[in-house]
Amino acid sequence: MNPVNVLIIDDEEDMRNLVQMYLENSGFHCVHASDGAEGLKKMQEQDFDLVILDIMMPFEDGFAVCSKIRTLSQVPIILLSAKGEEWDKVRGLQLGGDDYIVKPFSPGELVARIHALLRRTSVIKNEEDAITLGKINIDKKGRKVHVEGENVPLTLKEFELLVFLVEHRGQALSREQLLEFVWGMDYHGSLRTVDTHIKTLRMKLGTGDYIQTIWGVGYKFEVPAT
Amino acid sequence: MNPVNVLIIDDEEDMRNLVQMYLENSGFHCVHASDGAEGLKKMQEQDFDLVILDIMMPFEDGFAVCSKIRTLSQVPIILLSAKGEEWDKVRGLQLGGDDYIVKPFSPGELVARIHALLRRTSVIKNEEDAITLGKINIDKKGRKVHVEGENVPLTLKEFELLVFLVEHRGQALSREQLLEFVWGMDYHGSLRTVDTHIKTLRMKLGTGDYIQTIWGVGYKFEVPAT
DNA sequence: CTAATTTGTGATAATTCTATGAAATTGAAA
DNA sequence: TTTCAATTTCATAGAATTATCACAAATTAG
Repeated sequence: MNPVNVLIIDDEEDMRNLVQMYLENSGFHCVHASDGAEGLKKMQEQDFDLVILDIMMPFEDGFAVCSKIRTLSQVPIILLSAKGEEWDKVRGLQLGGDDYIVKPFSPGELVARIHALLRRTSVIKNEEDAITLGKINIDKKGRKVHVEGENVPLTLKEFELLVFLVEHRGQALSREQLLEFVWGMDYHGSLRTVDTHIKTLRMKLGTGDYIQTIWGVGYKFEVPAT
Repeated sequence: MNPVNVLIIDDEEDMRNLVQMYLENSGFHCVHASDGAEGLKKMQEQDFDLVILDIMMPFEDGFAVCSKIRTLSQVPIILLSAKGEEWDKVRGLQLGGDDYIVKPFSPGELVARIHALLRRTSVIKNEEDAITLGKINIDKKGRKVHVEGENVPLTLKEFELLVFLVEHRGQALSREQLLEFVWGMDYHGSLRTVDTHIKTLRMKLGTGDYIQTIWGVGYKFEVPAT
């Protein structure tokens, strides 16, 4: 899963940081620009999946920047403005803005709009919240796992390990890989730790042989042939 | 899950059949109309979850039909057009269309847009005034909560926290998320604050175990299985 | 078959996280 | 300003989770 790159163009540093904080919490990667010229320069250096553009800026306003961006790229643009007038909205959309948010906005609204826009422009890969594999059902948002309809409580690490295995099902994963991705790259504990958690996972998932040992390599999740 | 009913209004029979084929493959149920008048008639006979409306039609164009539908209902509308001009897009959206697809479109795009739109509008529909979950009844407009018919006075933060949890029921929410969305994006207080309010909420909601602790993650609202 | 290597297991120590009550602070109403 | 409820912070006990170790079991190679 590659990150979604967002370019934030706003003259106010506080607003840039605020937006960045929200987006990064939602898994986006952000780059700043304090005016249109800088923004356009960054766009030539790097590809972005989304631009968030303030309308009210000194020197060159957002409408002008929006038009210029459109001559370069079809990247989705979200316009920010303190003005709520319909006139501005229409003008922004006519100039190629894809959506329009009026300040002050809630973090939820911003993120929801971004997701909707990316979905519309089909940048984002539709990540599933729930998945069923054999007798196992995993609800990622709800952090619940059911086996044959029965709720099976998993601890934090067990759940994360299972999700990682499932998201890479069919692949043999080394203990080092599992430690790196599930525990974190800064973790340098014993490889035995993985074994222990695999053990309890196997136990909790019941008979089904979902997690296979690849001798000398590591582990692999696979739905056994019926 | 009851089927999603879609009304397709298009003068070209081929296009109606094509769209129908796409949608029925994705589990939607379709009804046809060949012009605006017929479409409006069908809407009076039956409730639809979505309308797909062609803009280019003889007699009465899609914009006119869109406006008329809006006088009847807030049903989500997707506009279809062969014209890609921005002007149309803006006009359609102003007239109450919820999304806009330019022909020719791929089946995948159509279905993805429909799903996105239904998701978006169900969020809006979600802003109901009152909701009952288990023994709990929440009156958002009146800012009142009843448990087993008994009025339970909640303070401001308690109420907002409960509403947010309820609107995201089934999802594990981190303390950071709760602080951001309930307390506001500029709030940077202690995470323990959340714990405290969860505690009083649990106490006031009585036995029922609605708010679960997701160890290492945060909290989750869920109506316990009976 | 035997030795070498890798993996599984259970117990326990160490760590991390949460619940809780009380104190401190804030804020709104009187 | 005073008062009082609401909100936030803080400290800590206790609960839950996790890491590690030692050894048993299993697998592979020679």
